[in-house]
This record gives sequence, C-alpha cells and structure tokens, in this order.
Amino acid sequence: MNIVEKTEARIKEEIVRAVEAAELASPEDMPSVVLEQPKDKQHGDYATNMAMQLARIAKKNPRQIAEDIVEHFDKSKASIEDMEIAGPGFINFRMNNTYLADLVPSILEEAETYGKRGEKRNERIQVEFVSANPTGTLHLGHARGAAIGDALCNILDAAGYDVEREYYINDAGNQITNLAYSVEARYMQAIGKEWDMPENGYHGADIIELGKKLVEVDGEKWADADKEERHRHFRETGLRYALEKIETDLQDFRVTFDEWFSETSLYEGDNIQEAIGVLTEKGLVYDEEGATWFKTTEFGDDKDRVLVKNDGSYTYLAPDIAYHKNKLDRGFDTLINIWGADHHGYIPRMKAAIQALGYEEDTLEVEIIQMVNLFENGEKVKMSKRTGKAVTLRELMDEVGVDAMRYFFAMRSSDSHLDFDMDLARSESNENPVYYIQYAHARIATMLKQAEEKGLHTGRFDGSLLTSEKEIDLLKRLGEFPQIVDDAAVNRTPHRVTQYAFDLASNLHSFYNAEKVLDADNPVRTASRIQLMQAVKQTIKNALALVGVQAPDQM
RNA sequence: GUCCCAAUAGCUCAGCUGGAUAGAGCAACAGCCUUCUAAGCUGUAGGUCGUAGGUUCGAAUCCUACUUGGGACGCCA
Repeated sequence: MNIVEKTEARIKEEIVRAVEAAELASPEDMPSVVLEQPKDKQHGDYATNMAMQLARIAKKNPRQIAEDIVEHFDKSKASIEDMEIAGPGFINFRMNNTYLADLVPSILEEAETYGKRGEKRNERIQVEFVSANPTGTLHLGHARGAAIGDALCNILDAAGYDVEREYYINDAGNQITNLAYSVEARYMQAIGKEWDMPENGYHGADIIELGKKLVEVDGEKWADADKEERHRHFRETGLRYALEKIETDLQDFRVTFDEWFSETSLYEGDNIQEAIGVLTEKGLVYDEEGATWFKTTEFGDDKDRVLVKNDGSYTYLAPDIAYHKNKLDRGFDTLINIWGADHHGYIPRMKAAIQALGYEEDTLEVEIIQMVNLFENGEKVKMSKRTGKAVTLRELMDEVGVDAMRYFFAMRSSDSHLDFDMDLARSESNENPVYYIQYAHARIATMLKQAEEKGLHTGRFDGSLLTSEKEIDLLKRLGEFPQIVDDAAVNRTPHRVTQYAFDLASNLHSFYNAEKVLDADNPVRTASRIQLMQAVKQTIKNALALVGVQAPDQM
C-alpha cells in the first residue's frame, strides 16, 4: 500500500468507528464505506455518502446522521484538515496534502514495480486469447484480441494474480486437411505438375510461396512418395509454417504466450472420450438420430448440442469441452477466454460444459471483443489496397507502428465497437493520444538531461516545497495508479490504464506550462521537483508498459 | 422469431458496480513561445444521457417494454 491507499484506508476505518460510536448502525448493518474523490474540487479532496446509505438503517435524516458522524470523528486519525457536510448529506474531507509528497521517494524506490501489488492473491488465472486458426494470417480482429488480452494479462499480473497466457491451436479439423491439400497442390504445381486446388483450399500467395520453398528444400522427392506419408508431411509443414508466421507476427506485436496448446494432442490422448464420459455419467448425454447430444438446455442454453455427428466424427464442441476440462484439471481458479464478437453465441454451451464438469459457471469468463472498423481519409477501409483482402495485423503494424496499434486497440472498452482512425494513429500531434503521452515522458527526459548538464540533478528532496496546485494534482494522480491497476484487473478493463496514462500525461503538461523545474537560484526546490518529475516519468512508463507501449526518451 | 452488444456534446468515447452542477479528446471560438521540446498550455461555447414507464432519499448507471445500429442463432470451425 502506498501512502495514498493507507490514508484512504485510515479515513474509512475512522468513518466506521464514528458510525459505531454514534450508535447509528451495528457492525452487521454497516454498509461498505464508499470514499470517492469529488469531481469538483470545491467539495474537498474526498467525500463519503455514508450518511445517505445509513438513512434507512438509522431511520434518520441524512444530514442529521452526517452531523452525528462528524461529531464522533477523530480528525487526527488521518491528515484531515477540515470536514463539512454538504448537499443531501455528503461528508467532505479537506486534506492537509503535504502527506502526498511522501509518494515521490516511495515511487522512485519501487521504480518499475510501482503500481504492482506487493503480495500475491493466490489465485491462478489462465487467459486464452487470439487462438486464430493456423490457416492464414492474423487480421485486425485478432490484433485487437491480442492487444487487449496481453494488456489484461499484464494488468492481472501486476494486481497479484498468477497469470498464464495460452494460445489454442485448432490443428485438428477439416480446415487443416484443406491446408495440407492446398500445400500439396502448390508443391506439385511448383514442380510443373497439373494439380487442382482442393475445393475449399487456401488460395493465398503465401501458400504458393511455401510450395516453391518446399521444392527448394526437398526437390521433387514428395512427388511419388506414399500418399499417406506425403499428406502427413504437407500437413505438418503447412501447420508449422502457418504457426511460425503467426508467432512472428505476435512477437513483433509484443505478444508472447506461455503455452501453445494443440487440439490434436486431445485426440492423441483419450481426453475427448474421457470428457464425454464425465458428462455421460451425469446423465447429460443421449443419442438421437444417429448422433450423440449434450443436454446444454439443462444449463439454460437454447437447444441441446451435438457432440458426435452421425458419421462418427466429433463436432468442434467435443474437443473444446475436453480442452476446457484439461484447463480445469491444471488447477486454474479462473479461466478467461477472449473471443471475437462472432463467437458470443457459443458462450452458453461452453458455460454449460463448465457446469457439467462440476465447476461454478463463473469459473469461465468470456470477454467478447467487438469489431474493429478501419478509417482512412474519413472513409471506411474495407479491404487492403495491396492484397484486396482483409487488412492484416502485419500491414497495419507497417502502416502505423506497434505503439499506436497497441494503444488504440486497448483504449476503448472491449464491448464497444472500435473505429480505428489510421490518420490519427500516424499523426505526430497532440490529437494522437499515444504521442501525447510519449511526449510527456520525453519532455521529462529532456529536463532530466539538462538538469544533469547544469549540475542541478542532485540534491535533497523536500516534499514540503511541492505545494502548488499543479503539483498537488500530479501527486494525487500518481497516488491513484495502484488502485487503477487493481480496478482494471478486477473489472477486466484494460482501457482504464490507457485512460490513466493519458490523464497523468495531461497533468504533467499542465504542470510543465505552469511551473519551471530547473531553477539555479532555488536548488532545493529544483531537486525536489526533479524527483517529482522522475516519479511521473516512471509512472508513465509503468502504465504504458502494461498496455505494451514503449516510452521513448526522445521523440 | 430468439439471444448478445451498443445507443451520452457536431465527431470519437469515458463515466470508478446508484450520488452533488454528467466528463475528456477532436472539431469551433478567444488567448499563451527572448523561458526546461508550442508534438504543449489556458479559457469560452456545446447535453431532454435513444423513447416510455418502474424501483428509492437519489438513476446515464438497476428492472420492464419499445425504437435504431451491429453481431450470433449448423451434425462448420
């Protein structure tokens, strides 16, 4: 806990104590204390609505309750200068804000761990995201999923959860067979044979290229090879090639995974039969019209779902249930799946599976990522100019850079559609929030460098000199950071962090224009402000790191 | 037809699990560089929170119905 959190906790404790002392509520009836920072500074530094919450319990007028609380409140318990009752019964606290300056040395000491929770929560969370089929390149939907998923993982980790990132490789279905046949066809064509592409083949240029490459590597040795062996080979190489490409794209996008989980591995073990077995034992499986069904309606789904088709093969759901059983068997407390909006209809049956396997419905959380629309020159970009197909993650990365993409994709609540303005993302101006924030960081870097050149960089820190309005604003903002991270983690809302970085940058720019840091005539204040700047710089960097954005020292 | 998400300033969006006069950014208007990066700052203007009900001390927030936009409703993955 930093000094701000400690102070807030102390105020809350004292509110509870005062309520009890005034005999307004017993401990059982005690509402949870809400302490908020009023939007309007006129209302003080903190406010609580406790009196209103108690109105029903104490059966008294809220303003009268507020007076009782204030009467029994010991102001010396926290750095409280003044209290007042306002509006319908708010109690406003005006703080003696000098305590805030203690933040600076503590942030500098914590450095890159500032914002991170000290103690672990002992909760293991697995986040599965991207999981794009290995049959093509990653497009923008995957990119947003990757940006939000990775940011969420960073945030959960910072908030004290044990996090594992996983990518589920759909390497077992028909699509992979099609991929194998497509690679085979391109290989054969590359050595001059007439060979038709499969009906649902992948016609992308990359597969043509792969065909040629395989000829370079192996010559014509596969032309007359045993059919089964040949198919296995093209299947494996096609897969490996596609996965490598995906992994490279993601790495360049600064997203890495702890685990790449293969669907095929579920088939190799007895996992799918086992999972179906568990459901069968519970009487949740039946046969009808030659297929095997899972009674998902028992758990609120619209209709029951097929597990085994009448041709004996599994639907997608069957291995997916086995997969989730596997995840649960690995001992995670919570599973978070990040899915595109087009998969939301799948949630009820997957939640049904989780419950059928004997777990609480909430053990699985599904975060739905809404669609991305690209805009350029004010117009919607439907297709890539280069390929005529959907714009890929790689293309956009080349166009606007990773920082802009990571920030833009994470900056909106995930359940709201995202309009991605390419001109804005590329723009090097204050309109672009990424530049705005990075510029704040770079500005500080410049100041620090000059301070060093002028020999002003060393000196005693005296927090009592940081009392201007802008300095207090900055300090308050700095103090919020751990709580923001915590909120973003608990509510699964990474955009809170992008928002915070922007607000902090805004406070910095505002301070910068109002006050001068480097002042040779005032070395102690200069040293104190330099350390404040270092704390701001560190915090901006930490916040950006959570969402995968770099913090350069110069622009 | 059923289900999910959205609807807040001209535009793009926040709104911290029900609180005070609903906030940012952009666009508009008016200012600020002999001073640490003007890629910045300060100010003004801009709102019936989609509509209608309901819940209560109090609703953008919770409930119901409706309207509009997007998506999903396979023995595809």
